[in-house]
Amino acid sequence: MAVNLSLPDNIDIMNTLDIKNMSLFASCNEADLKLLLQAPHKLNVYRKGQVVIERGTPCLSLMVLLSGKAESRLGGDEGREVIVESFRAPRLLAPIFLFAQDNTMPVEVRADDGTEVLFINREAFFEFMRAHPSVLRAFLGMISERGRFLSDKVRSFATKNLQSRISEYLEIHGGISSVAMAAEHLGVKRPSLSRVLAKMLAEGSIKKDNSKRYILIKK
Amino acid sequence: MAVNLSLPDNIDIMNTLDIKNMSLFASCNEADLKLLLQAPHKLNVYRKGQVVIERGTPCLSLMVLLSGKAESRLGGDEGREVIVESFRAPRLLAPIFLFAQDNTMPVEVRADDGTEVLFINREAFFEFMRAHPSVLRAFLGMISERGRFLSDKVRSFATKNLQSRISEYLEIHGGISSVAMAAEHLGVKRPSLSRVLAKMLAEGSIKKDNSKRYILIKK
DNA sequence: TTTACTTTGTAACAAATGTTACCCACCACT
DNA sequence: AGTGGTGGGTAACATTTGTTACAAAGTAAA
Repeated sequence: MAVNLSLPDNIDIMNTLDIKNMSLFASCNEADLKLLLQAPHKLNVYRKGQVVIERGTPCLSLMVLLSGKAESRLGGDEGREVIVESFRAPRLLAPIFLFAQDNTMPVEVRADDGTEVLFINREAFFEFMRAHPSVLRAFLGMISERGRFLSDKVRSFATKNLQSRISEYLEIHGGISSVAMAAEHLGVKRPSLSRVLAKMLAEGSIKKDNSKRYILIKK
Repeated sequence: MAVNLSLPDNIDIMNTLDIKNMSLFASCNEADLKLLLQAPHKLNVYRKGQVVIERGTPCLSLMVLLSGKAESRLGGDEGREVIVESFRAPRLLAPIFLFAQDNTMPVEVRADDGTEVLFINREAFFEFMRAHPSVLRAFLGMISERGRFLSDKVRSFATKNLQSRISEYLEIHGGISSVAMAAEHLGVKRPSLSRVLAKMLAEGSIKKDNSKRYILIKK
C-alpha cells in the first residue's frame, strides 16, 4: 500500500537534498527548495508492481521519482499493452500531462520495489517556476524533450517493422537481457520477438555476448 | 518559394488582429500584442505542398499558423510516411518541440495553398510569457494537450489493429471522404484500408452517406 | 461527347505478426 | 538427485497487412 507520511521539517530537508540533484532544480539553492517544499506535498513509498497513478486518474501534482524505478504503460482497451518507458530516479514522472485541461492520465505508472515518489501541488509549482525563470526554462526543456520522445515512439510504431524497431532498441538500450521485457517495450508478443531475433542472428546483424544478451554487431 | 516580407508597422497591427483570436493570447490586449510583435519575427506565405519546416531543421521560433491549412508528416527512413495531424488556422505549429535542447524538428510540416505562418523569436516569446502568466499558463496547457495527443497516437499505433483505428478515426473526424488521405493518416496502404472498409461495410458497422463518405453507424 | 486524369474497389499473392502449444535449459530449493 | 518454477526457443497454423496490377467509376477540360 502507498504510505502517506506527514513529514517534520527536518525530513523535508532530506528531500531537499535528493531533489537538489535533479537538473530541473540545478539552479536552485537549498533555501529556494525549502520554500518549494513548504507547499502542499506528500511522499509515497511503493512496492514492486504497485500502481503509482492509474490511467484515467486526474493528475494535479508534479510527480518526482526520488528513488527506485518505475515504468509507464499504455493500452489495455483490447488486451494489448505496451511499456512506453522505464524510469530511474531522479526523474519527473509524466510531466508532460501536468498542465493539460483534461489532465486525466493517459498512461499508467507502476513502481518497482522501494520506490519513493514525491507529489508537489501543481499550482505551487507553477508559482515557483514564475519566481525562478531558470526552473521554468528547464521545465519547458524537459517537456519538449518528452514531446520528442513521444514523437519518436509514433515514428517507430507507425513507420517501422519489428526488425527496424529491434535495431533501434538495441542502439538505445545497448542490448536485450530479457526477451520478455523487450517484447513489452516493442509492443509485440514474445514468440514474435524470438523469431525475428533468430533471423537477425542468422543474418549476422546481432550476436549474443558473454552474458547471453543480444547485442548489435558493429560494422 | 517562401516569401520573406519585411513589414512596416501598420501591417504588424493587422497581424495583431489575427493573433488576437488565438486562445493562447486571449488574455492579451492589443498593446501587449504590439509589444510582442516588436520582437524579431517574420511572416512567410506558402503554396500547396510547400515545406514550412523540414525534418532535422533546428526550430528557434514559435510558429503561428495565421491562415490556411498545414499538416505534419512523420517517417521517411524506409519509405513509409504518416500524416500525424492536419492543422487549420489559427494554430501553433509544433509548439511542443520549441524548447527542447536538441530542438531539430522530428516532423516535417507542409502547407496548403495561401497559407501564412508567422515566426516569432523564441527568446522574445519566453520573456513575453514571463511577463504574462496567463499566456504562460495557456502555453503549458497547449503543449500538455499535444503530449496527450501524441500519447494517444502511440496507443493507437502500438496497441490497435486497423479496424479499431478506423473506428477511432471515424469518431474523431466524423467520416472518411478521401480514402487515400485517410490511409495516410492511419499509416497503412490504400488497398489495405479499402479492404477493411469493405469488411466493415459488410459487417454493418459503417455505411456510406449521401455524399459517399464512410461514416459510423450509431447504435 | 470525347478525352485524359484521378480516385476507388478488388483480386492474387507475399510478408509480417499473432496464437497456441510444447520442449528444454536454467535455477532455487529440498 | 529430485522437484517445481520461470524464461526462452521454436513449430504449425491463423490473421493481418503489404504489394502489385488492373478494371471500374467519377471528374474536369476540350
